[in-house]
Amino acid sequence: MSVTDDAPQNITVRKRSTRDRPAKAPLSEEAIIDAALAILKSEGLDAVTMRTVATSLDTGAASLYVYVSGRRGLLEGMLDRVTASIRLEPPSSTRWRLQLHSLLQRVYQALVDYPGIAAVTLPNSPVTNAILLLTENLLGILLAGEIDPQDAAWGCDILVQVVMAAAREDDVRRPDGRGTEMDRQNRADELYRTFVGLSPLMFPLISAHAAQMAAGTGDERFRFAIDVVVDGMLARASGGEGASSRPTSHRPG
Amino acid sequence: MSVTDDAPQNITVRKRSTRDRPAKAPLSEEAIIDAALAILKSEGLDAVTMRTVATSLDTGAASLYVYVSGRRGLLEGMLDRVTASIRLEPPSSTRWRLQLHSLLQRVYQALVDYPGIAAVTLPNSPVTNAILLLTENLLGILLAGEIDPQDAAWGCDILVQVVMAAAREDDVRRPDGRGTEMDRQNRADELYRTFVGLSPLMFPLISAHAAQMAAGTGDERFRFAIDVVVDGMLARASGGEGASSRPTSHRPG
DNA sequence: ACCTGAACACCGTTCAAGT
DNA sequence: ACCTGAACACCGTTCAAGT
Repeated sequence: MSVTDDAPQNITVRKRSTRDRPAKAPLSEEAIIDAALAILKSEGLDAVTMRTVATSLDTGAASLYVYVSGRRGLLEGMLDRVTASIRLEPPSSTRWRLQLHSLLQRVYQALVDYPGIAAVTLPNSPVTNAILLLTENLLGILLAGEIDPQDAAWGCDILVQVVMAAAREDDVRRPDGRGTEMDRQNRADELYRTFVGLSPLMFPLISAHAAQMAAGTGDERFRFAIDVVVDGMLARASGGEGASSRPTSHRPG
Repeated sequence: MSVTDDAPQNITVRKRSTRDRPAKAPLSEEAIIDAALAILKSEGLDAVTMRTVATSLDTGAASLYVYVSGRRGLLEGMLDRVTASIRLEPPSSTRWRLQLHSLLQRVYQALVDYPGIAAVTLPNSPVTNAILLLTENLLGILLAGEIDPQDAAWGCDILVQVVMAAAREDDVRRPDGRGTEMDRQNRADELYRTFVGLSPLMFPLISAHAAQMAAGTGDERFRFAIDVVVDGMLARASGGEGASSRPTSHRPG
């Protein structure tokens, strides 16, 4: 390598041999994940292949393996990046329920912004920094609500699963990330018709409660799920009659 | 290659024409799903390809397309079959909570018996008969518990999602469907060490509550999630102070 | 020493050419 | 008329051969 080649890129550094192209930014995990997220957003999860990502970076698929461990690792990095983009705010003990809803709403929004990303399941081992920060915030909000620490610890998982399920549900309905209000209404109507049309002999309850089964927007059902989980934990904290016994918290090992 | 090389290895069965073989049962969707489930159980989800399934049925991949709409459709059929195998029992208003736990436990067991099947997400349109029957049973149990009909209707979805999430969690931990108690203990220990080892500055709550975060077996957490959801719905039924308002049930259309 | 073109061992799906 | 071998258009991943 000559001194000239090592010089910073300001002024006109002509690289005659690999000429013309705008200086092709060096590869990095970050650049790869950026490119992959762009493809995910515009073309969907199936379009995110090692080849398409590489091509969009002006290189070959083989070159990606220096920076990511493979397609699996790339998807995990993408999910981590999306998770890291979620705004967190310090828990407030007076507004905690509102904060919980708005935090989970932001998580949901971040996921559906990249249709298909919610289908990525992390192997439990490498808990990423972004997910830990999200969990820390979630745990803080639940504790600010004076929910029992053991319930709060386990509740984080449940709430995350609720959000992931809602996002996945959204993904299968609008695989391209688009979707109108009319689509939603049509779908709800169709679902309702399916339920009322069922044989009352084989499905007495579903057909009798067809309206309730089909009721609500995705958002309403999402909010309901969160409230049910929170109310459930609060009910246990106040030791309601109906509630089953609390699990014993014990140190593993 | 000589003719001898082509002959099967037990004794000398020469494949004269198409006969000799045990009459090759005719293809059907049922037979294809059976074969696919067998491969799923023994080799995992990734091994379920149109080619491997076809080969195990002594035919070519192309022949399967007469009976199933493609790999997607095959997977849906497999999930439906697994769902259909779950034993249902009429709801009892005195034992409803026990029934709920045991029903969901059976759903969970059916799913983890076929590692990977829980990762299959149905496109919402074709609600299968087996899933409708399961939902009918679930709805009946919740109504037997005198849970508000609107809550019960939406609760079915939440509970199904909880089970699916638990089964998926189990799948990523033991991709082959096997797994010992020691594995579980090791994993819990590792998780605990990860949590206590975190910076108390960046993760004050997680590191302070490491024991609770890592506590419990998968089964304990599963039971907890169910109880929380049920307790939440009960709390709303009795109009607890902390509970947020119930959604209004309205007919779509 | 580093990068990558080309190869390998697969996929799901289609369809023309056989029976 | 039906079935299916072979082909098509892809995959993820590896590695020898180039620079």
